[in-house]
Amino acid sequence: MTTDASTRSSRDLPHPRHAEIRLEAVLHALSDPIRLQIVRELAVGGAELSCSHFDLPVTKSTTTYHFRVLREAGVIRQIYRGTAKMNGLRRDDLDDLFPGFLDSVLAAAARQAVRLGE
Amino acid sequence: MTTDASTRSSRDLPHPRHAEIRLEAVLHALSDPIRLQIVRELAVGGAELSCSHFDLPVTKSTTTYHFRVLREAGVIRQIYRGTAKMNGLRRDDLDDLFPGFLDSVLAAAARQAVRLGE
DNA sequence: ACCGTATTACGATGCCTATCGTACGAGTTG
DNA sequence: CAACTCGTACGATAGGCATCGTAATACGGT
Repeated sequence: MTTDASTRSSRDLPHPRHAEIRLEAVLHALSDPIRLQIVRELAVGGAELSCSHFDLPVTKSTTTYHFRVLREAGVIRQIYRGTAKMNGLRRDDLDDLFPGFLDSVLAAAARQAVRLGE
Repeated sequence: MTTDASTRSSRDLPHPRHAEIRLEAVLHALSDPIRLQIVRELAVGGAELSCSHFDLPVTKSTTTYHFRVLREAGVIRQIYRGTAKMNGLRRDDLDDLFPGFLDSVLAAAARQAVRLGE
């Protein structure tokens, strides 16, 4: 039989559930400079931002890849809203699983940015 | 009976200086399950432990490799003491550079270990 | 001086990752 | 519908990483 295309639209994105988020995967996701920068920007104001809002030194393909790594690690949540795809931090899940972790990473990144000359 | 501490032999191990420690490198170092476990054991009691004290599911060669990654990221300090090489967390440096970060990682790892059934 | 223990260094290997280009799909707007 | 925008999927690739085995090094005790 043909595959049922109606059950799984190409537009819904698989996220790990709360209990499936692994610390090692989160650490790995944050260890890339570009991804860390994305997370830092998402943390400002806690707003949801579209992918195109970010000005990253890589192509669109690579940007998509980095957002996917963050999503599959459980760091961000991605949903389609019309033509744009909005990205938001999964702060609630992360704070529940790893209390204080995200804030300390963000603080450490901010500190280091200052230390290394913005 | 040559326990001369001032001898600068080929056994000197290069450590990054305080100001050279980078958050991304620390995150990457901690993102490997084996290395995270090493750090967790080192954190217990803050003791210095020899490499051979650890019972890891890899060979000696690979163990050496992981310890080197941790040292070069600035997470641990390694010094020779006779025939053994002792390993200790660089807690002072890490706490100064990234306040609260190490503790939150350790707490998150402990929490996850419990959550996943030790 | 030799032997045993602890650890490293080197070379090889296969997997993982970050990167790109191009072609395509889903919406919005003319 | 057609064009345009935003983002995805797929394939390719170069470099990095975790892993191993073996040979070598350093130290302490016999």
